[in-house]
Amino acid sequence: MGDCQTVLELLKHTDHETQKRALVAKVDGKLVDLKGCVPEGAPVQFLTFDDPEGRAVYRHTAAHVLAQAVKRIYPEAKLGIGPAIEDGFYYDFKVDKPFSPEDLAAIEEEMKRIVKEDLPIERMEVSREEARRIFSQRGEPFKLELISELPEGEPISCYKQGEYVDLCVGPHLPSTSRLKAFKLLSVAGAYWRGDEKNEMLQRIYGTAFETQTQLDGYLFKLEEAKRRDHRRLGRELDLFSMHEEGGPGLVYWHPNGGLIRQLIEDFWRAEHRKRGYDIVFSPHIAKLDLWKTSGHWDWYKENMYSPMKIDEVDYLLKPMNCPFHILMYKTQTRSYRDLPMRWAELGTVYRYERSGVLHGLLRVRGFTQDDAHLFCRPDQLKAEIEGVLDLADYMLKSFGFKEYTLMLSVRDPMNKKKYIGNDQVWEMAENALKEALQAKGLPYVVGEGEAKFYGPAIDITIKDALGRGWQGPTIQVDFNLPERFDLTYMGEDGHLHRPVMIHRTVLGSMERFLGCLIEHYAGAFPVWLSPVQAVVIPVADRHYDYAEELGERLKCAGIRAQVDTRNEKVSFKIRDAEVKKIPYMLVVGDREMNSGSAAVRKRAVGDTGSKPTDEIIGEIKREAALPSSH
RNA sequence: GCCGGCGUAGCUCAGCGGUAGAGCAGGCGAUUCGUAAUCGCCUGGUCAAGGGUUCGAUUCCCUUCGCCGGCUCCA
Repeated sequence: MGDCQTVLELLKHTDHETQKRALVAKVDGKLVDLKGCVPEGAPVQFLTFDDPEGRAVYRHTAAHVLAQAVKRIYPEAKLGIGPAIEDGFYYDFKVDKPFSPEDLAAIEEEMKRIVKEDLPIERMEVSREEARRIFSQRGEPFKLELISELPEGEPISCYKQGEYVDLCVGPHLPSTSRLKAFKLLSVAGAYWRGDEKNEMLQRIYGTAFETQTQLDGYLFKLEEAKRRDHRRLGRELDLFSMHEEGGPGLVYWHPNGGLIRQLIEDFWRAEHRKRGYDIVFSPHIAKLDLWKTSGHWDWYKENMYSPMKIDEVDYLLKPMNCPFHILMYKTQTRSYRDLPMRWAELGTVYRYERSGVLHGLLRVRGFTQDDAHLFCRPDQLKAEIEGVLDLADYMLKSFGFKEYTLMLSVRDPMNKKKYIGNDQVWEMAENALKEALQAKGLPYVVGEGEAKFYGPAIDITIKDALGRGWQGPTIQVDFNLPERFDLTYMGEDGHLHRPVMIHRTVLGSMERFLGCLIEHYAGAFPVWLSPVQAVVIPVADRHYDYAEELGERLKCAGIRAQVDTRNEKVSFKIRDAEVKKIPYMLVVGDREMNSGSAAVRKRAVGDTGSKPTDEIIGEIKREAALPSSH
């Protein structure tokens, strides 16, 4: 170190704004503390809270301050890890008694004290032995475990603020006083290193922002998100329910939700027929032996319900549809000319999900997959995958999901025992998916250990109101089940060949998709999906006949309309329709009755004035068209 | 499944050792009204279930079930 130039010195030559807001620097592409060194002539970039990396450093320091506060109040607490995450940070602790929400308030107070103390944050680079000495002296077993796994030969960095020292690569803010606005949000149990075989630590979640205004804005956003929660909207809009008496994770679709689901399914079916799919139906149960052949009994048992005896034979409720489609495939000798065959089914499956993971419609035990199995020749595989990617993209965009993330889910290289089939077949399948992604130029991440037991997949994640990701569409390439069921087709060469299977969904499941859709639209569905598209609101009862007549005309034109003849004021009915998120409110009084018109009020927009009824019907019909015709 | 929190009327919630209360919703009546809540009356609860402590439990303790936030796991 010694004679090097520090980032802080360089910072002095910048403008006031940068000096005030810089949190960390990027030197030669590497993040460096403001107190760190800059080699002669190296390019330096100052990062603020506006940069994702700057934000992460800020919140990482907040996590350290949290840990320091916890150690002050609970000296016997053992430190786990404490990174910055999207929208905040957390820190894991081993404590004798879990933290209560009241404890959080006290910890937050202590954090404020630490900020006020303006403790300088210092980086120390130490040898492995020195690091061991520091953390065994401080009684931090988890830190020692981490040290023992750090690569040999490289210096180990620690950060120190006041009496607190943490093992950390950094970088960090120069002083605790740089933290301005933060809040602890929740406590939760979390397994050490994310492994349920390890002991459970207590995790404190928090968030931090550059200003109190930003923090308040974020907290407000969280509140807003709660208002879009599909569980709440599902009840308010009378879409669905779930029942303690009926069992957890099982959904009951009410008329409104049922209608939306049916509209989506109709749209889905029509689009599949257009794209060369055939629609099939299969049963809900099958003999245990079938599930042994498919491999489910051995590889998927934890997710399946116990057998039921029928005439002394064991049957299982289906967790997947694939074996059924395979049986149908085998009813004829297939020719290479028949392929590809694309068989789609809205197939209802039942899976055992551990009780703690259930979540409204987004994680349930009985659900309907918009499933399909494509049987094709190996030379058709790539084109078929691309076709499915196109369809998935089209479906998601049709419902307004513009952003989603793609993951190439492959085997866990450390644990190949979890999957059926040999390496060669898996490589072929993975490559086919990878090539299709590359041909489409789609960005993706690789998820090791995310593959299904019978094959790798491209998994598409859509988000709920709180930004939590849920796996929706999935495209899986499978060489294994065709092998296990000895599927064949007669080739051009007169010999039997093995087809390849693609398992896929393009929405995911009706339950999960609708759950996300409700939150996506905050319950205000586009006109084509609104259970009630227009409500006619007569001003007084002398307008009832005219209102009923208008209602009939709307219905004849194929518009889902209601007439609100309740003995209430206009403003009451308007409010009611707005709360129910009905897109069109047609107010009719003397003026409208005498001119054959209605006053059009649009949801969330307000009164748009009177128009002749023919014009109104045309407008609503145009807006109610399916997404495919836009 | 694990950690923590919660469970009172259909919904949102108050109450808390002496056997329950509000608003909304629902029913009845009045009001005939012009763009987000007209007024009045009424109905509605084995306080999640089971067990324990107590003279007495919705309230305290235990168990079970369910829900919520995470972890782990997946459409």
